[in-house]
Amino acid sequence: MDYHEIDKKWQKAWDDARLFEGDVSNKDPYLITVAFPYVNGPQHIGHLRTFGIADVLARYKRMSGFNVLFPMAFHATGTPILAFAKRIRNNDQDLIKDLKLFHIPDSDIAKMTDPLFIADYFRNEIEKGMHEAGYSIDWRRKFVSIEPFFSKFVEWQFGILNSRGYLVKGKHPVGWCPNENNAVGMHDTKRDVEPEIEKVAGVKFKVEGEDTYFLCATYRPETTAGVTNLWVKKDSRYALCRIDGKDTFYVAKAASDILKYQMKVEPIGEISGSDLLSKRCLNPQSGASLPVFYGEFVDDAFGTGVVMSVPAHAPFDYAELEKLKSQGIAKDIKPIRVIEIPEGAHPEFSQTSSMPGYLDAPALAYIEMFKSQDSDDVLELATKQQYKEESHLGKMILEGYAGMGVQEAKAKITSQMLSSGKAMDLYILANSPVYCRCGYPIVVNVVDQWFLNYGNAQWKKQAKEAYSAINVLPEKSRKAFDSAIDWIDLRAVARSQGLGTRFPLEQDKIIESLSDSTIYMSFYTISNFLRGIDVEKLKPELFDYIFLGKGDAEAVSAGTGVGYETAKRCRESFEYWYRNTSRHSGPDLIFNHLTMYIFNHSTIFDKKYWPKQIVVNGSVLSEGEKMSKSLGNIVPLVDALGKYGADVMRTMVAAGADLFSDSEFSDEAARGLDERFGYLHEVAQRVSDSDGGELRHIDYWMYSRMNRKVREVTAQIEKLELRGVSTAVVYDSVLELKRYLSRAEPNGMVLKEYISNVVLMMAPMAPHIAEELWHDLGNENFVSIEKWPSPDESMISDKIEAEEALLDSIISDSKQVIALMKKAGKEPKSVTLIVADEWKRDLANELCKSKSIKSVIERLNGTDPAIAAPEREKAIKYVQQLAKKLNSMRVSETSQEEEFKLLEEASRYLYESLKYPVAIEQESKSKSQRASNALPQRPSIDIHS
RNA sequence: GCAGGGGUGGCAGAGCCUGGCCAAAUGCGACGGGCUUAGGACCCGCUUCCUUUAGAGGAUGCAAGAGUUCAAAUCUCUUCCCCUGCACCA
Repeated sequence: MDYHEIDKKWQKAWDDARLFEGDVSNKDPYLITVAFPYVNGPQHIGHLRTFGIADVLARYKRMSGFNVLFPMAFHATGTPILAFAKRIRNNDQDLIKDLKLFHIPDSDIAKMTDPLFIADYFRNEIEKGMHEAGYSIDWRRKFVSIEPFFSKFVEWQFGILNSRGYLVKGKHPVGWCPNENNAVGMHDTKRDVEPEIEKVAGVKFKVEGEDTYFLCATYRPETTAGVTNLWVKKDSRYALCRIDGKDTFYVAKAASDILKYQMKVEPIGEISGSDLLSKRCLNPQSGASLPVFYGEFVDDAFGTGVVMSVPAHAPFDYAELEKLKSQGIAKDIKPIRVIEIPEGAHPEFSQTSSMPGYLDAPALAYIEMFKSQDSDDVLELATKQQYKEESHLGKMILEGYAGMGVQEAKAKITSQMLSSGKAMDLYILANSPVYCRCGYPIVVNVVDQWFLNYGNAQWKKQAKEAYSAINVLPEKSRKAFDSAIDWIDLRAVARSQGLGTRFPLEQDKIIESLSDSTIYMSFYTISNFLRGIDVEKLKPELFDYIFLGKGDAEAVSAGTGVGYETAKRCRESFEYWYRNTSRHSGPDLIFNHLTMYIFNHSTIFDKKYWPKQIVVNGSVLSEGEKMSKSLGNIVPLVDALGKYGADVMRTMVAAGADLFSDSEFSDEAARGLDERFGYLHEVAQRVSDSDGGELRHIDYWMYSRMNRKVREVTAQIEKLELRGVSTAVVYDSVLELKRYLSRAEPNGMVLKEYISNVVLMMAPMAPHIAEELWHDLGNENFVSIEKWPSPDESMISDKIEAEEALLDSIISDSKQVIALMKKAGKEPKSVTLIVADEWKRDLANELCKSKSIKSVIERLNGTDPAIAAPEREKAIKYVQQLAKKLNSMRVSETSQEEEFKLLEEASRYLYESLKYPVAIEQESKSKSQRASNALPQRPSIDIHS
């Protein structure tokens, strides 16, 4: 098959027939929307999973009688496109190399210093790719999220959110580039590192004899009472500074340069590390007087550059003190335990409490433990291990907190120290250093920010109500939403940079790009009507009318200048399509976009228009790995289409795995699909309209399989279990056809009906090939809008299928016996199959129903005619023989006569499969020695040599 | 750490909700055979171990362990391991 020719041919035919343009009608609506693609890069096949699955649903629903609308738009707001343009301006070779991988010509790359060019370039590229993939999209409604008429819509949305009181102002820590003066997220860092911001406690240690403090950043404020000394860095400069206009502190100079972004830091003086050694300070918890030492491990640019020393609970501190002691310094320092791991609580250190002078799970022991691992980071590992175990298993032994779990104590002690002024909140960049793309190390900045308050109780309640009515596919992702709705809280909503809509409450800010796209799906219902209208006319009252039903078309038309007809049509279109919606996206969007989608819909729209269904799907793997530039395993969409054609690629991507799982993209899988499609094509071309005459057993089998398949596939596709659909439609059908064609001369009618149903069911996944086969079968209309088949339940027969399976087991058993004979040097000449007598069936079925050997034998001994057998002795022996199989036995619905007829009818098939003449006999009439071995559903096999 | 999803034969991947036709579908791979000039095409067989020269029987087995049950890949509990997300970023 020439896939490319077929793809092109049908895509053109669909376009010419305007098959996928959805307009208001009297049929039931079905609006399918996917997370719109971001136009900051070329398309690879990984992008197509969500789109492909949505398209399968769109096509299926269309065939099921719905009026389907599958629109598409493009996302371009935010910073990525600006960053992209900047990298091109800086002649970033990594990026340029990636673009060449996608066959983008140098002349186009050169123009990509312009963000708008980038957006338009990739919008075009993506649109073209989707078209070539055969997605049934109504392209009349497309738009880009940076277009002015869309901004008007977003402004209207934020007006509503503001009127609800959901926009609030507050402070928030963000990753920050001091060089560019801008917030920095993962996409703005070198090697795409996410800046990990952590809140830690800044504990204040009063300097003796001075009105000033040491400030120590710590993850473990609960061990403050165990602090024996402080550490500072040798040869480092320390600053004395006033923080937030209040107390003065000693912190490292380097640290103060970082801290100044999150708090007000006024330098007062400078001092060297060595000058600090002469000072002593007070433990804020115990009041003990503490010395200050040099610590080799101290990093003066991390935290505050002053570190508190807890040798009982921190291996670094312990090891450092041991070192000092060996030099005759710090001789008096003794570790102070505040936590212990109760005896027996620890699987390995059950004896720890007896270890000399130390904590229950001593630092020393951990250091020893990791020494043997030949690691450079012995102390690092030991620290993590001890922290983990103490926070899990440890109990406080500190006065006032004795017996309390460490995590609980940490929370209590922290809040108590904060409220009593013994500590303050600090943020640190846990994975520092992280570098901005510009090359500067990132710091933490606490900025004033506008937030959307998803933590608002009223709003949360409403979102939960909306969510409870949403059908989530797959079912197992439902729980994730429950936690997401509970968890989502303040969300920063405006940025100082980026493309997009200006934030109404602060005009120099841009609305953040996830926040501007929470209800845009509703915009599809009207985008085609609004295009071309002067944006100044798109006033809030217009949207109030369209989306909220406020006022009437006449007044709105008069007030805005938008035509009466247009306004009215928009309102109708929205009301119609938004009754029934399905939203599609990847699992990474559950915790942001999809949850925000639910929140925004619940507060803005009438209940009637709340979301009806959300579908979450996995991604696409290549060579077992997620597609990634660094792995070099990206398959550009154009390459995939060129190599495999649209349908193989579609089927592989959409149906290669179950909904939630990742699907594997491989040549191997492609070849498999290609072979099956080819086979189906071949068979379809051979089908004739000839009347095959009377239906035989194998024809009924084919009908049974076909109708069962229709029933199962319909159930599966409703739940979007596309893996099962493709297996049943593509793979199993081929197996069944092969069997049918080898079993007997095909009946033309049966074959045609079977293939037709297969083609109908493959149409959503492989629409081009389906159209081609559909026309091969003599049809003139589009399969894309043909009616989805429904099963004829009366044709589904377990009995007939079991009987056909019987033939196969007879063949396989016979082959086995023949092989054994040959091995023994005997040459088989013919095969006799002996069908068990009726009384054996009766007894077996009786046994099956009663599940009791005893009662059946009792009845045999009686005079119950229903289970009468010719010879009682033989019958009892037979029953006893069946005893072992009792649990796995099924009631046999096939009579002796039917079984006999089945074998007779299939004798040609049996002969062809076995290559020996086959005779069929009945047990009672057989002279064979083996006749009595016959069981129901298991004829005795007698092979003559 | 918290939250969510997982762990099945050489690999991929069904089965698990609703326990028993499950030594576990299907595909790929490996191996043996047939067809053939040849085969990446097609057909047949085989792919845990042991026993057995008539289609068989037995043992072990679905991350590990324990439990419920006449019966567990499937239900319950514990442990271990893997993946994803944890925010201002699309």
